[in-house]
Amino acid sequence: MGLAQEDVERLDDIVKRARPLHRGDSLFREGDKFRSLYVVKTGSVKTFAPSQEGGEQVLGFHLPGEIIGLDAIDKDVHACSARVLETSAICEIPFARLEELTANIPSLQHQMYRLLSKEIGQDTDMLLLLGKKNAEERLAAFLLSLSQRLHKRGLSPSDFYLSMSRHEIGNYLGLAVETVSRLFTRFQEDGLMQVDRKHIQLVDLPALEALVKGVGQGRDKQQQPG
Amino acid sequence: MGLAQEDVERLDDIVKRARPLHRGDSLFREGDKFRSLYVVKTGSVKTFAPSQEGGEQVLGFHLPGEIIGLDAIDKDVHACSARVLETSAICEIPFARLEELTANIPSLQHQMYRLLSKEIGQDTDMLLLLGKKNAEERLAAFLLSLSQRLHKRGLSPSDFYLSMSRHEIGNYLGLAVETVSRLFTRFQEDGLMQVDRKHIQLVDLPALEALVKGVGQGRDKQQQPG
DNA sequence: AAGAAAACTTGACCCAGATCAAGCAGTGGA
DNA sequence: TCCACTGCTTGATCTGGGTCAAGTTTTCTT
Repeated sequence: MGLAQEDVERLDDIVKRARPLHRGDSLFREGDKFRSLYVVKTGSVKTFAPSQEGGEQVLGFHLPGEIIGLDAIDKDVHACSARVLETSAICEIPFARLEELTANIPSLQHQMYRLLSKEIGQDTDMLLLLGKKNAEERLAAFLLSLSQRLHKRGLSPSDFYLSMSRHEIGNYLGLAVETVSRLFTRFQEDGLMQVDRKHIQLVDLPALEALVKGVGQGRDKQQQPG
Repeated sequence: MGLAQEDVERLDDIVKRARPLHRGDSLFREGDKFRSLYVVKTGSVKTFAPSQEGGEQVLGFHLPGEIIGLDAIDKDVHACSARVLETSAICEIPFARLEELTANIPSLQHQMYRLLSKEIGQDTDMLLLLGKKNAEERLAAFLLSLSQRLHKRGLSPSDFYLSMSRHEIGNYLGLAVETVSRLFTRFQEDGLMQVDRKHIQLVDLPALEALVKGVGQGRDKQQQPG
């Protein structure tokens, strides 16, 4: 990503290599002091925050190549918890050391800014999803997001396992479990995908994309004043 | 914010001083090349992105002291537009020059990381809002957010003008205009606030806080597996 | 100052999706 | 192998808030 070989090595030096973690293991919990960022090498992780009265809000699912913990830099405390969804390899990057490094390597500093900025952009996409899309569009967007992120890592974009439960998907998308379940059934009936337990095959990617774009139209045609 | 006097001056040097902008003026539009961050000195700004078919999603309202444009660092292009809601003074900070500066001033680099991280945290809060809260809770949260942010700047936390329309509020919160209007009426009837056109007085802040916390309870009592 | 347009409010009705309920199917422990 | 538990599916019903409609007030234009 635009770093000199020597710089890559320096970065590599501070990364704590991954030991394997298992389903249910925590990377950190809400309230923990912030020390490190985490990068998923293999497997998957969910982040979540408590909502009112014992419930939780799933904030994200993190796949290989993705980074966790950026939101904690500000307060120096984790505001959410991170839990491993399946056997996973996770690298730990002590933030203090990373910060020293970026101060000395401008291109690495730039990458850090981009990384943080990208995270903001992704959250923005999610706001749009939750603010304007119906159940069908949300689930289609979710599936395509997984598809694209896996593909980016050289994995199949149309054939994969869901490491998270229907409940967690619903929670993440602001939908009831039942709605998620019904939509899986419907998407399958409509020939968009094949579902076998947690094994997913996206049969008609273009149709899913059309769904997300709101070919089954959304609300809000607001124009703004001069 | 933890910078030496000399460093503050250096930062000050690169900031382009604010000329006054008026309602409807654009800071930047979706698709514009990213050059600068913007800081609201006085007034207010909304950011918004197009959603499907001509509609828009309001992404945020930006009050004095707040920064705009952080999401564009990644792609080097603005993914949303920013429009001034009322006569406002806005400072422009050329990002390239800021980046040079942060490379030489570690404490400033740290502040930048914090700033970006904070933005992520705020988006997270918004996800929670849209994913888990009902109309009443959303509007209460919105009002309290304005209240707190104004208070932080030394303005009244309980008496202020809304520079955005009901429509924009609804759009931002994922609600119909009619719902926003009805809730303003109801909140007033319930003695939580006084509404006179765009002039708002929050009469019972504790009650509003109770509302947000979901004393009128929310869903989702999910527990996770081991 | 008059007319037009935009913003807001209020009421009536409707529906997507939540909730409630029941049964089924994997999964894991002993 | 059996039992218990958790996760998933499907059906029936309910409801918060969206949509439609109509009227009112405020704010721009000229």
